[in-house]
Amino acid sequence: MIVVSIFDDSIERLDSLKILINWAEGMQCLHTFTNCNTVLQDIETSKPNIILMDIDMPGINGIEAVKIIKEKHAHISILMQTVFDDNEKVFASICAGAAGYILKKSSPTQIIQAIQDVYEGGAAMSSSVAKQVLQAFKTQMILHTPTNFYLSDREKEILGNLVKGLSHKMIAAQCFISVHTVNTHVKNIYEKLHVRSVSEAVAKAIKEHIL
Amino acid sequence: MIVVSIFDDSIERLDSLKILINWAEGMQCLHTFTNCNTVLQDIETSKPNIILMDIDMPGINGIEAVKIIKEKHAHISILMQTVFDDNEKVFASICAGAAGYILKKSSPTQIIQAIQDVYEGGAAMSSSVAKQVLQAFKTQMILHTPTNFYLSDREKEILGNLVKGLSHKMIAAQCFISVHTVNTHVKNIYEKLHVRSVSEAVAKAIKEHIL
DNA sequence: CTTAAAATCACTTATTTAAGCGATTGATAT
DNA sequence: ATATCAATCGCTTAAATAAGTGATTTTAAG
Repeated sequence: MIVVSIFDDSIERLDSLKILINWAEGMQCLHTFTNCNTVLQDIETSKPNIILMDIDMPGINGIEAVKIIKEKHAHISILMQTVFDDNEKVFASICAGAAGYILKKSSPTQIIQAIQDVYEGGAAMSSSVAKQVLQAFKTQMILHTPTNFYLSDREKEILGNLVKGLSHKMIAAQCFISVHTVNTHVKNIYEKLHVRSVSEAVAKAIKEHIL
Repeated sequence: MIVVSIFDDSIERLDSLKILINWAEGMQCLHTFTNCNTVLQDIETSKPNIILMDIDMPGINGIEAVKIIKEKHAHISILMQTVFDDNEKVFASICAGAAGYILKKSSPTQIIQAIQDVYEGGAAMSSSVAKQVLQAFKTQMILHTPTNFYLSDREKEILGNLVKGLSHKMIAAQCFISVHTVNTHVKNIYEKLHVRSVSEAVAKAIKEHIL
C-alpha cells in the first residue's frame, strides 16, 4: 500500500486529492497539511512513501520543503504540483530533489499514474514540463559539445597534462620525449586553439571540454 | 487528424503499432518502413506529423535518422522507442532533437498518450527514462557547489584575469598596480588554492567555479 | 609515388614566472 | 591598543616559457 501525504494550502484541493487517492487501488492518503511549517513533524506522524507537494504555499514554500525533507528522509519521493510550468521553479524543484513535476490541471488518471511511477522508482512529468526539461538539457549538452580543434592524440595528451598543471619538463618525463618536443607540441596547440599562453589554453581546454 | 509514420525493423511490431494507431481516435498510420535508408524520401511520400522511430535498426540507426530528418523537417516531432532505457542513447536522442523517448514495453494507452502529448507540443518520456534525464540534469546543475578558498576580492579579480589568459604584466596594467604586486597576489592565490602554477590555478578556478 | 600531416629533436633569445626575502599602509576585529 | 589581514611595492635569482628557424622520420592519403 502506497501511503501518500499531501501539502497544499487549498483545503478544497486537499480534500479532492485525498478522495482521489483513497479511491485509487493500492494507495491511501490519511494525512493532509495546509502548510510546511512543521513539515518534518508532519512526516513523523503520517509516515508517507510519497508526498504530493504544492509549490506555492505561505510560509515555507514547496521547494524549500523538499530540501528540508530530503535532508532527513532521502528515501521519500516527492511529486511537485503547480498551476504553471514555470521554468525556474521546475529546475529548482529538480535540483532540490523532487522526483516529478506535474501540473494541477493534470487529469485524475495522470495524477494516479504519476504517483505510481514515482513509487516504482521512476520520474513523472507533465508533458509540457518534460518539454522544458528536455530543452534545457539539450542546450546544456550542446553547450558542452566539444568543438573539434583537430588536435592530434599526442597534442591532446600534452594539453591534458598542462591542465593537470605539469610543466614542460614534467610532461617531457611523463611522455618520454624531450622538452624541445613538448615545446613544439605546445606551440602547435596554441596555433590550433588560437591562444598565446598556457593559461588560455587550459581555460579553453576545460571550457570547451577538449579531453 | 494526426498522421503517424513508423520506422522499425520488426514487421510484427510495425503491424501491431499500425493497428493500435489506426484504432485510436484522431490519429492514423498509413505508412510504415523497416529501415531508414531512404528516410527523407519516405517522409515525402507519407507526410507525417509524428514519427515513431525505433533506435536499433540495421543501416542508418534511429538516432542518425533523427538528425537527418530534423535537418530538413524541423517541425516533425519524433518519438523514440527502444527495448532498453540505455543512458547514452537516451541522451544522444534528445540531443539529436527527439521529442520523446518511450520504452517498447509501454502499454498501448501510454503509446497513444505519448503521441498525443508530442503532437500537442509537449515531450513524452517513460518514467524510467525521465528518471535518468532528471538525474543527469540535476548532477549537471548541482555540480556547482563552490568550495570557499577565502580569496580576497582582489585575488579573485586577478585569478579571473589569469583565466582570461592575461600575463602578470597585462594584469598589472589592467588593475593599475605594479607587476610586483601582481606577483605577490598570484603567490598568495597559489598558497590558498594549494597549487604551484598558473595552469593549475586556472584549472582549479574553472573546475571549482571560483568566480 | 608524391604529398601532407604528425611526431620527433635541436638551438637561440627575450621575456615571463616562481620563490625567496622584506616592507609599508589602512582597515577590521579583538 | 594591538594583532591580523588585505593590498601595495621592491629586489633578486633561477627556472620556465614563448617564438623563431630548421630538420628528420613515419604514416596516411591522394
